[in-house]
Amino acid sequence: MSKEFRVRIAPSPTGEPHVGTAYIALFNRCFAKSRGGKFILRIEDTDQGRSTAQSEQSIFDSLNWLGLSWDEGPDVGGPYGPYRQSERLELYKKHVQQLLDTGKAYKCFCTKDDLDSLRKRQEFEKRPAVGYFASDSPCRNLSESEVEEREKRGLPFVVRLKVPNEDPDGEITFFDHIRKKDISRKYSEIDEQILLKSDSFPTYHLANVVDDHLMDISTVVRGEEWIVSTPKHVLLYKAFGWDCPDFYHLSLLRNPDKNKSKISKRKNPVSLRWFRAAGYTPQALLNFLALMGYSRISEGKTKEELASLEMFSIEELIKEFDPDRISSSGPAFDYEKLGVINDSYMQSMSVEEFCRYQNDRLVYLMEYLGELAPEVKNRFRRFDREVCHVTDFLFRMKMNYSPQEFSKVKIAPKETAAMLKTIQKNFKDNAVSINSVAEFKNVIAEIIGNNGFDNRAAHMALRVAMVGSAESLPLYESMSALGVYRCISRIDEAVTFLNSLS
RNA sequence: GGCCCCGUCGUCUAGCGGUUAGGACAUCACUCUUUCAAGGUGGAGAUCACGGGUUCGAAUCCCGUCGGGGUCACCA
Repeated sequence: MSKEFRVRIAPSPTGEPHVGTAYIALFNRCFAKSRGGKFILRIEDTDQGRSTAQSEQSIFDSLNWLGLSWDEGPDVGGPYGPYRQSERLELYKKHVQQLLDTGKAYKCFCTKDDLDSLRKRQEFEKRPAVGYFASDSPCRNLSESEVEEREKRGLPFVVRLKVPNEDPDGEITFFDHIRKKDISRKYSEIDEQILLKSDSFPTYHLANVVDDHLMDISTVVRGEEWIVSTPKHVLLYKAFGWDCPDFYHLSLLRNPDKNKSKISKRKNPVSLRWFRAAGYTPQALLNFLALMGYSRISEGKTKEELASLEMFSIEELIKEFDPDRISSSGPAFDYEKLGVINDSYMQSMSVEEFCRYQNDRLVYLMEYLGELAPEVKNRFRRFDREVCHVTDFLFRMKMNYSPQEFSKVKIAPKETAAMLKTIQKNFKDNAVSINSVAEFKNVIAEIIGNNGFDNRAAHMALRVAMVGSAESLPLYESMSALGVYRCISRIDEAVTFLNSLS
């Protein structure tokens, strides 16, 4: 039988739809379409605690907004369904049993405490690596009767994959098509991965391998963060006696700061909903994302050709897509260049297209704003400006502070800066719990009380720091819409500005 | 820290043994425009992370060092 070219993306429905998901989806889709293959969407909702239906829906919505549609998936169906892992539990159980029967996996009865003390011991012995290795496993060689006895007592267990341990120097190798080289890892450095959790849900590793095989995935295009666990996956394919797909590990999008860490919401907006509400067009975002990992520039082009080579549609990309041209170094996400590309797409629109686009965008923006939407609407006349002007603070990456606005705090810039610093420290200490309008209100009141700040000055300082203006939407709501991490970095920006006023 | 990956202008990149190291964004200057953008022209900006090799010749191949990132969960 001839092998069909099939790729997939497998996001997990937790939290906001991530720009990284779109990045991976883009390359998967281009790859598939350029080969006349299929692009599949599979929902990896094996984390019972964190997966939500709402998050799943916003993955669908965001990807559809971008035009990154899929040929098979939970919503559109397909011949390899179901496409939601929570609906495939029986399949995983069956396959785990197969591994158990063939001695490739075993039941492990170690408790959380056992694992903790194992790690402590490894740290105490100054072992180079900590983890549940074959040599550390008390459960690996349990006799059949011992296992039976424990099960009878109702002890909870997980199922772990056996890593070959006969040859101390043995290693496993796979070929990475982005880096165009073999990547190897020693067996002795691979821990015995949990396949089935004690809630009898599969882990990512098991579900992913089983599904990729069952869904006939020929090519895996995913993020670089999976490179280290790929040997485990290869081991699993081998344990089942299956062929491995081809692996393409895309390098990760990075924060544009000097360290270039993996792009994260702690430092920058990453939600696709944010980009949409901010007024980036799908074509611009896609074009920009493609540029991050793919270059069409090559030798022998004329000057005219070179000038327009960075502006292209996904259709054009598909037409000439060459996976060998995907770059292997981690690109910094340049919000400024995104803006420039977006401008350029705006200019190429007709007036009619522009109106249609902005109308849709306004509707979406209000939905995105949620409880803030009525406030925005109410201020429309008072501000006598565009609605978007009032919400601009949410979408700008760099503030444009003015001394006049900060003068309305009515205390010296230095004092204002110190006050903001204090507030910021409290935000940092409690970041995870500050996630609602009410929380912002409580925390700010508490800080003001504890430090004896002037109530009015503190609020005005925060308002100007957050929005750049003494006139704004309600403060707590604005801060909540911004999210605590962006509030924190905005205070940094404000403090820098205030200190520059001598 | 162990292991893995990556390393060309500030940023995204071209380059695959011989180039004045090319382009794009940002930046600067000039220009066009009744203004502001856009457009046009030009400039500056990279000892190709560093140190050793191999070679007549290295950004390109090899080794080492350094730097950055990723990963070490009953999360994906």
